[in-house]
Amino acid sequence: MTNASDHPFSQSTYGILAILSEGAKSGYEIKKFLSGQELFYWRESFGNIYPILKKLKAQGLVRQIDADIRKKRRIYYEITEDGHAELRRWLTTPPALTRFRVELLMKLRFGEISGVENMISNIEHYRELNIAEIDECRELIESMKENGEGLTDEVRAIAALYLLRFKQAMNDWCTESIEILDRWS
Amino acid sequence: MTNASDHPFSQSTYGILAILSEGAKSGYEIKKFLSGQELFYWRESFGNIYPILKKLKAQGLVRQIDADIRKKRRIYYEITEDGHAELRRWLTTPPALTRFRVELLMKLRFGEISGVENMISNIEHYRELNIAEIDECRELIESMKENGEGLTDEVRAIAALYLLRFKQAMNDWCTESIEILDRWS
DNA sequence: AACGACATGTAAACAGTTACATGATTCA
DNA sequence: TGAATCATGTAACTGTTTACATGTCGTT
Repeated sequence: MTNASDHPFSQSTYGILAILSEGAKSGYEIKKFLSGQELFYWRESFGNIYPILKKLKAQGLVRQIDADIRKKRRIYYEITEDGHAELRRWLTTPPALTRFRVELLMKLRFGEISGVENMISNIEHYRELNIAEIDECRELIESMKENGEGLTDEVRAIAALYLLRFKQAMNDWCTESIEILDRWS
Repeated sequence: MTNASDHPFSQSTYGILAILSEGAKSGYEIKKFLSGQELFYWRESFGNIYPILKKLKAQGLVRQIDADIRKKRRIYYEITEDGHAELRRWLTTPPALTRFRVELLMKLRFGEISGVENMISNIEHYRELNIAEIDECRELIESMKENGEGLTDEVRAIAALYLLRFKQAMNDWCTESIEILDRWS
């Protein structure tokens, strides 16, 4: 995936910078934060996080703070003024539409080779995975209602709603397309 | 993006193999086919296609046929029996859910820095791009109605429906979330 | 002391795009 | 003959994951 716009760093880099804008964190903590259910739309591996932190530091967008104020042998990074400015530039650039590859559609498109039954079962499998995630998503929304009333909480709810709307649409599509394909088997 | 399952080749490789299963094609023709509106869910660059064709040939999944039966100095490839078997293995493996990174959600989540107005304008920008694509999508569906009644035509329609449902859901979400955020500005 | 969880880091591999180089064909 | 387009190819780069190496800390 390329940049589309003229930002000098990768999306991952900006994501990590954004996380650090809420307070100093170590690489390990960033990873944990991104592994939680809240940021379901943004994952990173250690193998990506640590080099990015290094790069951010080298660029002066982030500064290493003397650790061990808190426990463990962690290396904490905090965002600098330059980092803030760069982050703001990113935040105020509206994202382009990302066009992603849809493996299922490809398998359907050339699926005649393996029969309509297989096409249907592929969709059914997809729907099952999807339904499981809709349930998770409802739980996520439920768990959020218990939280505060700040703007950040509201935005968390908006993200969960995004997932719900997407999953619901996919589920509807599965139902419709299975119905259509059933007439061919 | 990793494989999730135990297929020995990349998704791109299977995609190209699938295209060749409908008849011999050159690299250039594959690219053209993938650039058309029908396969909106699958793009490849030349720099990926040609090396993959080479690899497929080396693996015996594809065979180079003596060209110039048709015009131009094109190199045509056709799928072999082994290629067919490998393709069938791929087609009958239900795809996993792909979790993609959502730049817009990230920008919203950390958007307080740049203000609610900016958050709303990011969503609005996204919605505008989206609406334009919904129109394209309707045209796609319209243009398909003129075509035949075969299973492949039906699948084409199903793919277009996928895009439409997705775009509609995203549009609904945009409306909802702008409404919510308007109360904060 | 030894074990498991915590924490950082890196090398290698993978997937893919961009930009360029090269040559063939067509047509004015 | 020159320009445009057709067609193949590759080198360099970007971004990312996987698998591994290393060391630390807390606990038994």
